[in-house]
Amino acid sequence: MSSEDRRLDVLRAIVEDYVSTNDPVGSKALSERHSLGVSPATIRNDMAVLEDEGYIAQPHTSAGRVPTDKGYRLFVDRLSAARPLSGAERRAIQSFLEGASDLDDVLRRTVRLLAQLTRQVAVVQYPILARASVRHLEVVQLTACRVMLVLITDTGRVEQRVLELPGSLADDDITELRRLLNTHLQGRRLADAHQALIDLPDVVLPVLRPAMTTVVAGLVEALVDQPEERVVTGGTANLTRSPLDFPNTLQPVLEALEEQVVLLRLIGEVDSSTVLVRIGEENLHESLHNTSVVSVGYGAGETALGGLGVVGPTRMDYAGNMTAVRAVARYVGQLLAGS
Amino acid sequence: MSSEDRRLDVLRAIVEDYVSTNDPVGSKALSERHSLGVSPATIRNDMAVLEDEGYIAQPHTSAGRVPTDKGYRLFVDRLSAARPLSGAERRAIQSFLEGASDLDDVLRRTVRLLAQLTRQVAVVQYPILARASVRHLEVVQLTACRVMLVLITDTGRVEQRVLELPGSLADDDITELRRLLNTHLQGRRLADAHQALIDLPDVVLPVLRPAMTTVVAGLVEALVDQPEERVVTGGTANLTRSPLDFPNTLQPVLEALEEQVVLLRLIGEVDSSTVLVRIGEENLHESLHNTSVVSVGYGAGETALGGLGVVGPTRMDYAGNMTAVRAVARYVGQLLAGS
DNA sequence: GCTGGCACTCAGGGATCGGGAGTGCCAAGC
DNA sequence: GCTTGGCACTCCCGATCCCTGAGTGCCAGC
Repeated sequence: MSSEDRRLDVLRAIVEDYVSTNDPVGSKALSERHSLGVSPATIRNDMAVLEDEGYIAQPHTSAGRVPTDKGYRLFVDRLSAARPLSGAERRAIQSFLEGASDLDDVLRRTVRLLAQLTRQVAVVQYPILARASVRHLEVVQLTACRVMLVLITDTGRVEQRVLELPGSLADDDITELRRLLNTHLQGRRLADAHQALIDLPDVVLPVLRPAMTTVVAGLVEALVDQPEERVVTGGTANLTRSPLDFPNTLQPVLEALEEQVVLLRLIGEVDSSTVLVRIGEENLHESLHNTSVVSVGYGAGETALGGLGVVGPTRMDYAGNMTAVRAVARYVGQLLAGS
Repeated sequence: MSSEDRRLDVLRAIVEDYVSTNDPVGSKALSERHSLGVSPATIRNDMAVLEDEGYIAQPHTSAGRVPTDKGYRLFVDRLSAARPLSGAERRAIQSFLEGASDLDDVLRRTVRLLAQLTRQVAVVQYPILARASVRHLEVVQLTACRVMLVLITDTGRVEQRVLELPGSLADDDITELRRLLNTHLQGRRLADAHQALIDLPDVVLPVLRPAMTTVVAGLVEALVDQPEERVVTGGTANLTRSPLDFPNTLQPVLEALEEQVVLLRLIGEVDSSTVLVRIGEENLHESLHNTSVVSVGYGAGETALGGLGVVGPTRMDYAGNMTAVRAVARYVGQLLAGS
C-alpha cells in the first residue's frame, strides 16, 4: 500500500467518523477507532498533506479535522461498491409501495419512504410531461363558452386546464372536438405533439375552427411550451434533527425547498440512471451551499421519466443515501412502467 | 372606567408588547409605552391580580410578565373591531389571485399569499369532496381490464382512481358505462350520490353488470365512504424566523405539519364563516401545544367548501392574522364560486 | 519513512461577579 | 379604598477569568 493509498484511507476514516459523530476528528481518535496500522504521528503527517491539498480543514487551531466539500467529493468518487440493501429495507420498500392506487398515491408514498429510509428531506418529481404520451384527452364543458381540458398521460398524470372559448359550443361540437383531439393525439408523445396540434384546425369543420384554434393554442402553451412540472417533498422535519448542521441557515434552506423551480433544477437534471451527487457549493442555488443533494432518474427505459432524490447536510451518509435513492428509484420505475 | 376594565387594558398592552418585542414585559416599560394613566405601582397591582387569575405568568422571579394561553384567549375574545385591510394588502390579494387558471393553481397561489401576508405557515384545504357535486365522470381504459375513473367536480377538483375490472370490456361498453354514470350522477352532490350509485347496476345491460358493480364499489369507497381530502401548506420557513419561539420543539411541529390527517383536523373543522382561533394547548395535537391556529371556512354559500388558515407561535399577531385569513377566504370563495 | 516525545495553542466549560430590570410590600396621600 | 412613591430583595444575563484537555506541528531517533 503506497502512502498515497493510505492517505485516502485516512480521508475515508475522517469522513466516516465525522459523519457519525459530528465532532472534528483528531489523529489519536482515528488511530484508535480504525485499524490503519500506523501511529497517530504518521496520521498527523497525512492529515497535514490532506489539508494542504484542501480535502480537510480544521475549524480552529488545535481542533480536529473536518472534511471539506472537496474532501467529500473525493470520498464519494472513491466510493466503490455500494452497500447492498438489507432485507428489512427491501421489505420496507415493497410494503410501502404496494397497494398504491393512483399516481398521486404512488409519489406520496415514495417521498415518505425515501425520507424515512434516508432520514433526510426527500424530493420526488412527477413524471415529466414532455416525455409522456397522451392516453386520453377529455373536454368538459363548464359554461357555454368555457371548457376544461383534462389530459391523462401514460404515466398516470392527470393535468387540467380551463380555457375560455371565442364562442359558445353545442354538446355535439364538444363531442366532435373530443373525438378529433383524441384520434390525433392518442399514443403520441407530448414532445412530438406540437406539429399534430398545429395542423388540427385545418382538418376541422369551419364551425369548429375558432374553438379548435383556441384549444390547440391552450394545449400547446400549457403542455408543450411550458409544461408544468411538479414535485413533492417530504421529511423536512429531518432538517432539524441535528441543529448543529444548520445553525442559522435553516430558514433559507426551507425557503429554497418550497420553490418548485429550485427543486426542479435540483432533481430534474438527471438524464441517465446513474446517481448524481452534488456536494455543498457544487449546488448552484446559494441557499443550498451547505447541503448535499443525491439524485437519480427513475423510469423503466433508458430515458428517465423523472427524478427523485434527497437533500441533507453535507455531513451525510453518502453511501447509504445513494443506495437508498437508487433502490427506491428502481422500484418506482417498475411500478410506474407496470401501470 | 372600572378597575376591571383597566386590568383588561393592561392585559391587552402586555400581549401587544410581548408580541412585538418577544421580551417579558414589566410594569415600568408598560407605563412608558402605553398611556394607561396610572403609575407603574398600580400596574404592578393589576399584574398581580392578572397572574392570580392565570392570565399572565413570569418566566422567573424578578422577570417581566408573559401572557399565558388563557391570557391570549381572553385577549382574542375581547378583540372587537377587526383591523381593516390596508389598500396595499387588498391590491396584493387581488393581483396574487387573478390570472389563476385551474384549481391547483388557485390554491397554490392562495397558500403563498396567505403565508406572505401573515408571515406564518399557511394551510389551505382543497374543496371538500362530499360537499361538491359531479360535473363529469370520465372512464379511461388503461388495459383490457383496467380503467381509470376521473371525477371532475363543480369546484374544479379532479380526482383519479384506477380500478381492476372483473372482465375485459370493449370500447362500446366503456362508452355506455360512461354515459350511464354521467346521466345518473351529473349535478348530484357526492354526499347524496350513494343511493344513485347503488341502484346503477340494476338498470344496466347484463353484460355490463359485473363491471358496473366494480366501478360503483370503487366510487363509493373512494369518493363517498373515504373521500380523500387534501391540503396544501406553505411558508414553513416562517417557523424559523424567530428561533426563540421554538427552542427545541421545531421538529415535532414540522412533523405534525407534514401529516395530512393532522392538518385536516386543524383546518377542516370549520363549518361556518366565523374565524376560529385555537391557542396553545387548545389544540388537540400534542406537538402543536405551543402553536396557535387561526382558521376559517371559505366558500360562497353558507356551508364552507373547505377551510384555510395559518399556524404560528402563540406569540402571534392575532388581530392581523384573523383579518388576513378572513379576507383571503372571502376572495378565494368568490373565485371558486365564479368558476 | 515511521514513531515517540514535547512544547504550544485554543475552544469550551465551569465559576465568579456586578449591573439592571423587575417585583412585592408598605405607608402615606387624594 | 384606590393610587402612588419608596425601598429592599431577587435573580437573570452578560462579561470576565481560569483551566483543562484534546489536538497540533516539529524534531530527533530508529
